Amino acid sequence: MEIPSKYDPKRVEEHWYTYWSEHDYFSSKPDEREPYTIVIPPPNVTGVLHMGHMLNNTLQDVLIRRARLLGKNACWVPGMDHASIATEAKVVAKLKADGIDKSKLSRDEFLKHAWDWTNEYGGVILQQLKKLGCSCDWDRTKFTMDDDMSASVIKVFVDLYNKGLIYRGYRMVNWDPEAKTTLSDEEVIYEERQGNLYYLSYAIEGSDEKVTIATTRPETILGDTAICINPNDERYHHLRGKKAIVPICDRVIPIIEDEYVDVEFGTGCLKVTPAHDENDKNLGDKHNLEVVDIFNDDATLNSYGLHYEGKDRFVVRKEISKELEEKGFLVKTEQHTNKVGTSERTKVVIEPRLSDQWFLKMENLAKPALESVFGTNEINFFPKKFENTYRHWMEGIRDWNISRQLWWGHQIPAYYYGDGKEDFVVAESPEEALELARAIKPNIETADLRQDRDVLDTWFSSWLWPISVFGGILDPDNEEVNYYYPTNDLVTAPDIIFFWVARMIMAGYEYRGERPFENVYFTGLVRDKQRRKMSKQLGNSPDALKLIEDFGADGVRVGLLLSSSAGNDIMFDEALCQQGANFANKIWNAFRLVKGWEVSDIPQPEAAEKGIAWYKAKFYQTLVEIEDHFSKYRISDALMATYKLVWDDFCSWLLEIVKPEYQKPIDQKTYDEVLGLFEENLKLLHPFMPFLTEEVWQHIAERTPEDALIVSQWPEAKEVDSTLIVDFAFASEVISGIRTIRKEKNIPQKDELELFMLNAEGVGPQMDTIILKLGNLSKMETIDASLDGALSFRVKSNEYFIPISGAIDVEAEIAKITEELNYTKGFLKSVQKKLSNERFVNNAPEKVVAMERKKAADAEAKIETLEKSLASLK
RNA sequence: GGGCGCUUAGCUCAGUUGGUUCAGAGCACCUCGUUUACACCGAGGGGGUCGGGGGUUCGAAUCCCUCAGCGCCCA
Repeated sequence: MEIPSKYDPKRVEEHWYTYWSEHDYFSSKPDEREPYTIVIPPPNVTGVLHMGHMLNNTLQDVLIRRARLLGKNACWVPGMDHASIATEAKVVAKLKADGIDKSKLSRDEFLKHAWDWTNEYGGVILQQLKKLGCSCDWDRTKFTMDDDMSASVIKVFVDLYNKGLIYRGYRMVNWDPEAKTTLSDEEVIYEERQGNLYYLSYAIEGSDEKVTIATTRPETILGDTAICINPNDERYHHLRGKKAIVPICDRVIPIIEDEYVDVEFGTGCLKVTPAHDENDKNLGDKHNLEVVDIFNDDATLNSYGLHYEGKDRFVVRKEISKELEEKGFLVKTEQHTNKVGTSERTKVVIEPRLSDQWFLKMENLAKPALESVFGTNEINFFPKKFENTYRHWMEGIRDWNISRQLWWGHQIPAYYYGDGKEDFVVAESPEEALELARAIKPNIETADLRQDRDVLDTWFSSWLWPISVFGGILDPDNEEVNYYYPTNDLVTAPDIIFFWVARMIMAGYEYRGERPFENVYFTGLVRDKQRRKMSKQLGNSPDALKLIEDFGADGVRVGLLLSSSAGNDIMFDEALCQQGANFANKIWNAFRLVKGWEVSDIPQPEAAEKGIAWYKAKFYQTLVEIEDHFSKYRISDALMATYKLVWDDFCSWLLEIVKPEYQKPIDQKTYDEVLGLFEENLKLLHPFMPFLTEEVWQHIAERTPEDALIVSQWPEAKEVDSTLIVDFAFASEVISGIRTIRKEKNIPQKDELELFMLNAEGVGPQMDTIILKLGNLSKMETIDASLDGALSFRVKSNEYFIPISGAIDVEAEIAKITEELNYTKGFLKSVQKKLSNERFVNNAPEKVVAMERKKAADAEAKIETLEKSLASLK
């Protein structure tokens, strides 16, 4: 069979993915083996595969495939998140495009549309992950809105409520006027915006006096209920106890005093709008101020906005500043930069707003979660620096606003039996709610109960993810959760450390009394070459599927991993994928070479035997390095070590050593051993490049399904004969020396050379056959004195001579040797200086001093060699 | 404003307890090569006073101080 010289990923990837799926290699059931579990960070149901997903899921697949090869019961649970805001926004937009207005629909009608949408468009991303090679247990695919997942969420809500941890509060929340819902603090992104600082003049009641305040939001003056001055600010003492008149609406408001006011900012005089600013709200509470909310829920002005009613806040800002100017209230405006909160989802400016919301008390939940990372070290973060971020947030944790004014999500299981704010019961079902309500109001009927309209924050379901995917909330003692929980590794991005990671840890301790995972690996953000974050707006994010198309899934996986040390952002460059694809091709061709050999019953050449012995040592030495990298989650280093092992050591050295002469056969023993080593290489490569390796593996031999690479065994560490490695390293320097001379003198590789050696190092002949072969030498001899009329090079204090026909350029040789001599002398001098320093000799550890002495001796020996050579040339 | 972190070759980054593995890797670059696996290749090569300054030490990329620049998180 003719094997093509180019590896073609398209031809093999789908084939092997189907093969793996059909043979159930991805599926996991509890058994006697040690479990290794990862739960996927569930992508949004609306999601489409982007670079971040590719990186994140490649890492998880590497870990899970390695665990599988290590003989563990590897279980990777996939799933999706219902993503209330994002999905609802998409559905609303889709309906709008179809000419349907959400506000005209009933809740049930809307939800039907949302489910239709989910069923039709949702979950594309899971199909895309298959293209990347992700070996998830697809039978376990979960969705946060599945019946059992929803039941888990409701059960937890009721439980936390009954524990007194959930309460209703009238609080200042972050209001997204576009999505018409609240956001948690974590969903608000602060951005610097250029704006104006408006200086407005307020009249003082019953006098001609005026007071000037500065504000960035002139439209909110209609909600002003006080002016505040600092009691220590003598400039305003004359205003004490007086009242001011708000321009335009002519409301009379008190002038209060509080040290909160920053004397330096603006005029040192603050307008207080308790309904629209958190700090003002605090002031208002302290001074019992009236609260005047001037906005509708879409941030247009309500009736308090007077003639601005119905207009948007930003329109009003422009218009009212004009009106204020015309009426003489505007003293001046200044340019001013301030931080404005925006919605993570809709990008609109957040409006601080007072409203009734549900909150979860966090203080006690946070304690064990903090302890697990800083006290007991039950949970480790990689890289460690994120532990600080985590601690900061956990120590200053605020109660979690868990209600959202949306329809798509888990509806809050609170049922109102009366009109009062507190006239509700909390229960898992309407039936239970009725029972509870009847204990208060005996005659009430189901129809009288009204469920809270809000849904829960999306994260209120995903914080249970590692437990709920195994049914551990509804049935806490089931076999699955007992077996798979706690999970092993979590791979996620640092931007959801608070949203998700911290909360999962809290839920883990609250509901299992145990950590949800042992290690958290934080990936970096994928950026472009110019360090810009990849985003749709910039259009700088490559099409993930196109990349797979162009470079193959293996190539893309390698490309992404090569540049992704843990926690560092990745400067993505397609060239990396090209490198990955090149590597795949290299392996493919190495396989073609080996497979193309004709085997014959001939004795094994010594070079091959030595080469194989050396490669085995190198392999197992590298294996230790690779294990070490994995243990520290240095995945890109593990890959690089594997890359160099395969490309440099296996392909460039070993295969060249064992390669038979042109059109000559290879001996059986070498052939078998090389193929065996090839297979060991494939195992190390498999987690990174699953498709290519399985393809080659299956080409090497006929395999039964049980013998597929994906379920083979990871190599076990073995004792390494390190002298082989040292000897080979020396030999490879000799070979390099020969190659350099060939290059300098333009001697083709096919011309044989002779090599003579002054063996000052006393190097043994172990690797001589390898030197003979790779140097293409006709002979190699040890001599006692320098050889005249030959080119020379040195390795340590050994000197090598190659006689060549034709004249030697003596001057050039002298110059070369003199340069080496000068360098070595300088080196010796610096070492001697160190050694003659008494304080060094007395203070440094003996080992270090001994090393320096050895350096000096080596240098002296080399100088002697060089001087002799020089003398013989002159 | 508070906290954390970063600055090493053209680029992306390693460099664990200060001491022959300490100035490294990959890519890129340069030179040569139509050698019988692979030009998606091979062989060879150049390139950094480890951000600046100061200090501790026999010895500093590594520890301390300081300045500059950059990034992230929080308010």
